[in-house]
This record gives sequence, C-alpha cells and structure tokens, in this order.
Amino acid sequence: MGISTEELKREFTKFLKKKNMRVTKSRLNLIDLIADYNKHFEIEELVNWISTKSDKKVSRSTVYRTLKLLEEFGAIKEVIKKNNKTIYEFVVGRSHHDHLVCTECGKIIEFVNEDIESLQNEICKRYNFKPTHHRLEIFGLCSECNRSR
Amino acid sequence: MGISTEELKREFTKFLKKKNMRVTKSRLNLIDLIADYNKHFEIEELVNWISTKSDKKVSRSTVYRTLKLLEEFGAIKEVIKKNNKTIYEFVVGRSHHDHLVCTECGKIIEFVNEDIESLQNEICKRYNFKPTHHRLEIFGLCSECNRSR
DNA sequence: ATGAGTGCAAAGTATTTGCACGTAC
DNA sequence: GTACGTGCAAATACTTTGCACTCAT
Repeated sequence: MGISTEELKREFTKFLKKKNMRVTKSRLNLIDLIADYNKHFEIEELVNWISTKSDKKVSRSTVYRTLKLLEEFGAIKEVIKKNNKTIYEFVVGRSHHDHLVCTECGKIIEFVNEDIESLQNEICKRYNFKPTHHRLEIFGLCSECNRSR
Repeated sequence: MGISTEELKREFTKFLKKKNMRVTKSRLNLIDLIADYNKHFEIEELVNWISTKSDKKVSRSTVYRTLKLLEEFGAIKEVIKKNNKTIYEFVVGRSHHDHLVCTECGKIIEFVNEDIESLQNEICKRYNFKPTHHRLEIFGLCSECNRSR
C-alpha cells in the first residue's frame, strides 16, 4: 500500500528539481519528521515536537514554508478546520477518505465512501466545475462521548 | 419558504430568554444587518460594512460574540474555511446545501444533494456517531476561470 | 561564487478578553 | 439597583515576512 519514506523523499526531490528548487536538508528532514509524527497533526504541535528533538531540527518558518510545498506535492492535506486551527494529514499512499470529528474529545474517525466521491463528481460535471480537492467534515459526538452524556 | 426577519428576531428573542440572556439592541440589530448583507460573508468584511452604516452600529467584539450565539441558535453557519478566514452563511429558512468554491475568483456555488446527505447518515450510524453538523467544500475552478486558463 | 533557503525576530491577520461604562431587567 | 452586555484597546494565537547568514548548485 503505502510507499516508504525513502521513496517519498526521492519523489519529493524530483518534484523540487522540476520546480528548480533546491533539495535541502530541512525539506527532506521534515518528511522524516512528519512520517514519525502522528498521522493527523496541527502545525504548532508539530513545531513544538520538532523543537524537542535533538537531531533534525527545522524552524517554525521553514515548517510553514515546507508544508505548503508538501501540500502542493500531494504528501499532506488540510483535512480539518476547527477553532481556527488547521489539522493536516499525511496522505501518501493512502486512498482518499473523509472524517468524522468529535467536538467533545477531538477524536478523528476516517471513512471511505466511493458513492459520495462519485456523487461529487456528478455535481461538478453539472456545474462545469473542475475540482482540485475537497473536504468533508462531519462534526458531532463519537460513541463514547455520546454515551457519557 | 424563508421566514421574515421580524419572525426571526422573535424566535431569537425566545432563544435568548430561554438561556436567561438579555435581549439587547445590538443582538437584534445584527440580525437585521446580516439579513441586509450578502448571504455569504466574512466577519471582517461584515464588521467594516457595519461601521459605514449610520444607524444600527455594532462593534467588532459584539459582532464576534453575537455570531456565536446566532450559530448556536441556527441562523448562521460556518460554511467555508479558506485562507484562515471563516465564511458564514445566513441559513434561516433555507434547506441544507453544500458548496463549490472557486479558488481563482472566489465564487461560491451552492448545491443540494439528498443522496450525499443520506450516505452521510448511513456512515454515522455505522460508527455510532451522532452528527451535529457537517461541511462539504469542493475546491476547484469554476467554468469561467477554467475557460480563461 | 551566487542566489535560493533558513532561522530569527518583527509584523500581519483574525479572534478573544479585561475592564469601565451603559442598559435590560 | 444590579448584573449582564457593550465598546474600546490590549492581548492572544496563528501565520507570514524582512533580513542577514548559510548552503546547494
């Protein structure tokens, strides 16, 4: 299923070269760091975690700048917007899915539904709209939080 | 279809009383202001627009505070998150719909699709998840912007 | 060697909050 | 009269940017 981090770095290197951008340590390190981190992450959380690591430090500005590149490259995706925070997800080698977000405990549940995907495509065709990406967030209470109410 | 602004204010008054909150001029004025404004709005945009009006002024802080109440009440909804900005929509009396968002010109196209809604409900049942609201944003190029590429 | 990338601190945005004053009840 | 709500300005949170230095090419 998923490709290895090393393969991913090689692909990202190609991507950077194609754009005439430099293949720097920070850029490649960030891939390792994100791969080591949780699947879903908030930027500040990631920045703080990185600052505790002794090797592979990447500064806040470079994290912000490189995340944009990684999003364009397709390795990560903005999946949830909650309380003015962005939650990204490492998406490489994973098929598209959407999210249930518990507003009580913050739990994120992923789900795949091909029917929703194809309905979206139909709608885009109807409006002659050329989709680049989408985000479906269903907010509510997960089973545990609902039970303890 | 839609209910009148006056009816809405009466309902909001009930809502406030039920919460033991005061029915103030600012709170009711904001309803008039939002009803007069575009269906979709960004907060800062609304605040600036309000500041140009001679009657019915509402301060930035009160706008922010009251929008939360109106969202809880169900008159408005956060429908789009783009570039760290929140786009709200006046939803009273309108049936649920989702959005196509042009990343080039900012145009917002609304669409209704019952099938997507019911698929979402199925998914929630499967995960024993109790949904409160959801947001489906499809980003891409509208027909005009796509043509001029 | 040279210009793109980095890290830092400062500046920008969007949003929240503390507090003195006003107002609904 | 007594909180609660408002408006202001200050604070906070997230993100971007200017600039001097570093490093990939």
